[in-house]
Amino acid sequence: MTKAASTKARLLDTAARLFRENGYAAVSLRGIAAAEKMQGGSLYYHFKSKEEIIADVLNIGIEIVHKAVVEALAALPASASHETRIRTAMKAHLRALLEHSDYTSANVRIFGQAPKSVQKANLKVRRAYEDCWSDILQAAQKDGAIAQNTDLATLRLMLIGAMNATLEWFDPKRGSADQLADHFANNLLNGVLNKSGQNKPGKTRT
Amino acid sequence: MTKAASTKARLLDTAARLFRENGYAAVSLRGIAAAEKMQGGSLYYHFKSKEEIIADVLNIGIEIVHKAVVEALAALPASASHETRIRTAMKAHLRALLEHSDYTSANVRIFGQAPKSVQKANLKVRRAYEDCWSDILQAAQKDGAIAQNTDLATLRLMLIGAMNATLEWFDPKRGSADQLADHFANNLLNGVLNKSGQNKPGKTRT
DNA sequence: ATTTTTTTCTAACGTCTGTTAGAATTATTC
DNA sequence: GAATAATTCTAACAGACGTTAGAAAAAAAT
Repeated sequence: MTKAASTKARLLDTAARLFRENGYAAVSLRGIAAAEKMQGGSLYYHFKSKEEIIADVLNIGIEIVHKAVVEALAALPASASHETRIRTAMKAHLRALLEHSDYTSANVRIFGQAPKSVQKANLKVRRAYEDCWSDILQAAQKDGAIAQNTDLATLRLMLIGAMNATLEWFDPKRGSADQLADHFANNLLNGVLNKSGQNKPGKTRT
Repeated sequence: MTKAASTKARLLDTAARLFRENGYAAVSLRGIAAAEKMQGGSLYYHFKSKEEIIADVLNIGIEIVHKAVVEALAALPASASHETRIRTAMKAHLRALLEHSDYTSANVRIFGQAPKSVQKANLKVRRAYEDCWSDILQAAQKDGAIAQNTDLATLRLMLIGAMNATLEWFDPKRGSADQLADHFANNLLNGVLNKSGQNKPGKTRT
């Protein structure tokens, strides 16, 4: 690895971390540079613009989580049930988001704040990842594991939305990403209504 | 209503709308003022600072959705099931977020980007709304409508997180907030797994 | 219609941002 | 070790921001 490549990677890592920690507006070029003991103008040797840095962070963020999900699924036996596949994908997503990848976290945190042109440039990799999920859910519905009348686009958005929202409140001291994925999967896959335990208000079930 | 009160309300409405549409960083005092055919410095007659404007928008945003949920529940008959109460609350939340309140939308969109001191000032009303949901879910679990082993804090965060994430992609041309609430409620309350339809991958259910 | 009060405008300030071009320094090559 | 290339520093720019104080205009009161 050349010095330039090494420096560029360091700068991107730092940018991802700062964006994750502080959000979009609070991270300046001077801030990223300072965290690496450099001056703001130096970043222009490595990147064309601030937008290029942001675009890179956003793209890498999706690629990392996509790869994590694909690899987790590939490691499953061919006989794995659709439920297992969904659970596995959820675990992989939440691990990437909450435990392993500043880039993925940064993407979730700042995508909606990035300039429109940068958002647009991120759409291709986003769509690929969305398709990955759609494939998982469609296969399950095709085989009857998910009811035919369930709208899969809505389900996917609900699922990803709920998982990404965890970034705002997840606390590793209160449990791991895996445990959280289990809770979420149980709630969403099995439903939270206790069909046999349904009582009228005011009645305590013994 | 005095002129000052009227102008202040107009400015807040405009601020909420601009924050909702454009996010935090892209909305300046000069921008809010210009939308009302005024100059940026004039806003200091009505507000102490930009932070005060943001704080007001955030607080009103939560108060509106909280009120909507409470009123929708109050309009239910006392005999309404827990499922109905949860569904009703979800509908009210999504209506406020997606159809009625720029303030609520703005809160969801910019809360995470606001200065820490402003976020902190919003916590009281946020906690009150969270407690409202916790009450709904706790009552359901107490009566057995929700299984005892379901972690209600996680469920609440999952539910609110999923609903708030809809702000990024909801399109009224593809269905109403009520329809979306139905989809979400069905998915979460009943679960998406087809228990009797579970098959191995590769098998088509007839 | 005049006076008083309210409301808005305006010029300016200090600070911060992304960016540029060339100088200075560091690293690499011979 | 000298020459060359790579990398970073630096001063500066233009622009944007939130904010302030006092002037000007508008509205309200008499």
